[in-house]
Amino acid sequence: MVTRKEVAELAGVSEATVSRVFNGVGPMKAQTKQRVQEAAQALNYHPNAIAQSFARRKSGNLGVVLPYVPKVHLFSTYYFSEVLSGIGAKVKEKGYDLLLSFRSLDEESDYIERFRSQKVDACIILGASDTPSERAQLKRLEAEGHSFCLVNQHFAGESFNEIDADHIGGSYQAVKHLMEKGYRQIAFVNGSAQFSNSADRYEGYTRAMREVGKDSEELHKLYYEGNYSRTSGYRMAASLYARRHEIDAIFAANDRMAIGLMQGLRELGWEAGRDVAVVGYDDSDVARVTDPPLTSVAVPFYEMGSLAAERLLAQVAGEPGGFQVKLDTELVVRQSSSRSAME
Amino acid sequence: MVTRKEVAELAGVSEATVSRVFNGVGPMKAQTKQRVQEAAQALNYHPNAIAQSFARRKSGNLGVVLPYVPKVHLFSTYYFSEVLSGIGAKVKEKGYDLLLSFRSLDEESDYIERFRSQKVDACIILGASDTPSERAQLKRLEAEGHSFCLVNQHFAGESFNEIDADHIGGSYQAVKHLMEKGYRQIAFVNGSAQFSNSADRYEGYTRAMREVGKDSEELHKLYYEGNYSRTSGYRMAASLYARRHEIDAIFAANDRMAIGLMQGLRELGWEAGRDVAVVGYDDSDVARVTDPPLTSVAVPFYEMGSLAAERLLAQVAGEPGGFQVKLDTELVVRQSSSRSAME
DNA sequence: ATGAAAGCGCTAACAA
DNA sequence: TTGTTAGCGCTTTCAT
Repeated sequence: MVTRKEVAELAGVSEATVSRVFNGVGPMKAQTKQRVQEAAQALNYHPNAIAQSFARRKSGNLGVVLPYVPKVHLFSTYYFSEVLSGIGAKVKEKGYDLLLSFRSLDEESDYIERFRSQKVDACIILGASDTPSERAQLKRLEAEGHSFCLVNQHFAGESFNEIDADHIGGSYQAVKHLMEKGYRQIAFVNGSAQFSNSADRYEGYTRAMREVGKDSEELHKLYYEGNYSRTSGYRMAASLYARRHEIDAIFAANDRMAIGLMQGLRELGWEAGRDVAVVGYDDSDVARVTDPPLTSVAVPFYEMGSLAAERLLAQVAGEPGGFQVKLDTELVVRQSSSRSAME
Repeated sequence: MVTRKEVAELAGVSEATVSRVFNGVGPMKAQTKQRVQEAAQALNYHPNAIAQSFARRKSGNLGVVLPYVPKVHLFSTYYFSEVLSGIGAKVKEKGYDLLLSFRSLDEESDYIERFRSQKVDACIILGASDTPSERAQLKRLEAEGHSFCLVNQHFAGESFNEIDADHIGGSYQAVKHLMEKGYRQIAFVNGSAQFSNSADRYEGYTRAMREVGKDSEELHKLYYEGNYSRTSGYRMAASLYARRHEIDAIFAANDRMAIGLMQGLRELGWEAGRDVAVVGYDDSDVARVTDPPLTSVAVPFYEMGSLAAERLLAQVAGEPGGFQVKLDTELVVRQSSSRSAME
C-alpha cells in the first residue's frame, strides 16, 4: 500500500501538500504540484477512497433500493433496467458510486441500515408501493433526516421527493387513440392497486370514457384487474373473451399483461389487431416484437432515473427544497390498435 | 451522530467492550452484553460502516462492472439482469454490498480506479470481450494483485477466474434437436467474434454438422454473422431468404437475433415454425412471447452470477486457488422448431 | 504557499 | 472478562 506519506517524502513536501494537490484546493506553486504528481506517479499512488470517505464523513455512495419480487428474477423487467441505467449514468457523471440493495421480506428493510450506518449519502427507492408499512418506513426515514427519492410512485399527502410520470395523461391519450379509431367498448385491464400509478391510469381511462358518455356502471363492467405479470394477463383472457360481444378494444396497464392477454385471446381464436384492438403501457422492448406489434404508451424511465439521481445529489450537496416532478408520457402507435390491420 | 463512545459511557463500559458486543468477539459477560445493547438501543446507535471499513482495511464492497453498450440502454438485456440478480442475492447473503460500475469508453476504465482506491475488495466483470486492450487491462489487474472474476467469457491462455456456461454443448444440443426433426440444411447466425462464447457456439454447431457429413465449404455457405442485436437479425433476414431453397432451419446465437430474424422473414412471407425451423439461444423472457414461441437454449445466468460472487468472496476471504467453472446449458423446445406447427 | 497537528469512529493487539 | 492504546489514511483548521 502506497500512502500519502511516502509520496510526501519522495516529493520533499508535507502530507498536507500532497492532499492539496490531489484535491486541487488552496494556492500552490506549479512546481510543487508537479513534484508531487511525479512522485505519486513514480510510486503508483492512489488515494484511499475509504479513508477519504471517513475523513469527509461522506460515503460518496448513492443507494438504489430494488423491491423484493418473488419468483421473477428481479431485473427481468424493462422498468428497472431503464431506470437503473439512467441513475448509473448520472451518478457516474457526478463522481458518485452506486450501491445496490435488494430488498428482502424483512420488516425492517436493510436499506434503512445502509442509511443509519452511513454507507450511503442518499437513496433512490424503486418499486415502492403504497402499503401502511411502507409508508411508515418512509416517514421514519424522513424523520431521521435521510435523503431519499421515489421513482414512479406517488404518496398522496406526503411531501417525499418523487420523480413520476404523467400516467393520467398517458392513459387518457391511449384511450383517446382507440376512440379515434372508432372504438367505444374499451375494456381496461389494470394492475395492482398498491401502486399509485394504477390509480392514475384508471383516472386517465375514466376521464376519456366519461367524455363519450360512459357511466359508472358501464365502466365497472369493463374493468379487469391483474398484477402486472404476463401470466395474469394470460389468465384474464378467458373472462374478456366471454364478453367479446360487449368489447371491441382493450387497454392494458402494462405491456406484459397486454402480451399475456394477446396470447390468451389468440388461443381462443380472438386475434389482437384483427378481432380486437389492444393497447399496452410502458413501450418496453417486447412491444416491438409481438405479433402484431403492440401500440403502447412510452414512459421516459431512463430520464426518470437520471433526473432522480441528479436532483437527489443536488439536494445532498446542499440545494434547498424538496422536489416532485412528473414527466410526460407518449403514445407509440403500432399495429395492435390499427384498423388497417383489422382489414 | 451517535458514536460508540456515548454508548460506552451510558453502559458504563469501555469503547472496546461496545465493539466486542457489536462484533460478537471475545468472551463477555451476558450482563455486560445486555447493558451495552440496551444503551445502544436507547441512543439509537448504529456502527459507522465507513469507519469500520477504514479500520478493517476492507471496503465490504463487491464491485460489478457492466460493459459500455452504446445506444442500447444497457440493462435492457436478459443476461445482465439475471446475472446481477444472482450476484445480488449471494452478496447479500454474505454481508457484502454491491457497487455497480458502468464502464465508459475511456481506455483506462474507471473500475480499475475502484480497485486502486480500494473502494471494492473484488470485482465481477460482465460483458468482457476478448480484445487486445481488454486482455492487457485484465493482465494488469492480475499483476497488481486484484481479485476479479469474469462471467460468461473465457480468455484462452490465461488463468483468470471465470464462471462460464457450456455453450459448445448447448449449441450442439440445439443443432442435434433440429436434426432429429429431420433438418439438415441448418444455417447458423452467429454473434460478434470478440466474445469467446460466439466461438463456442460455432464449435458446437460445427461438431453436430460434421457428424452428418457436412464439409467446410457447406458450413461456410450456411454461416451468417450479426452482433447479437435484434436489428442485426432483422437485417440478415433478406440474405437468408435469398437462399431459402438451400436452408430449412436456422440456429441463431441469441434470442434477440432470432426474433429479429423471424420478424424479417415473416415480412418476406417466410414464417418461422411453418416454412423454416428456428432455434434461439438464452431462453430469455421474450422467447415465450414470440409467435410462434421460440425454441431456445437456456443458460443458468442467475446461478452463474450467484456462483461467481460466492467463489470470489471465498477467495477474498482467504480460500486458496483460482477457479474456472462451466455450468450446463439446456435446450427448451417450443413451437418455432416443431414439425407439427409446420403442419 | 506550505507545514503541523487534531481529529474522523472504529479495530485489534496487548495489558491487566 | 474488560480496559488501554496505537494506529488506519485522509481532511481541514490554524499557524507560519
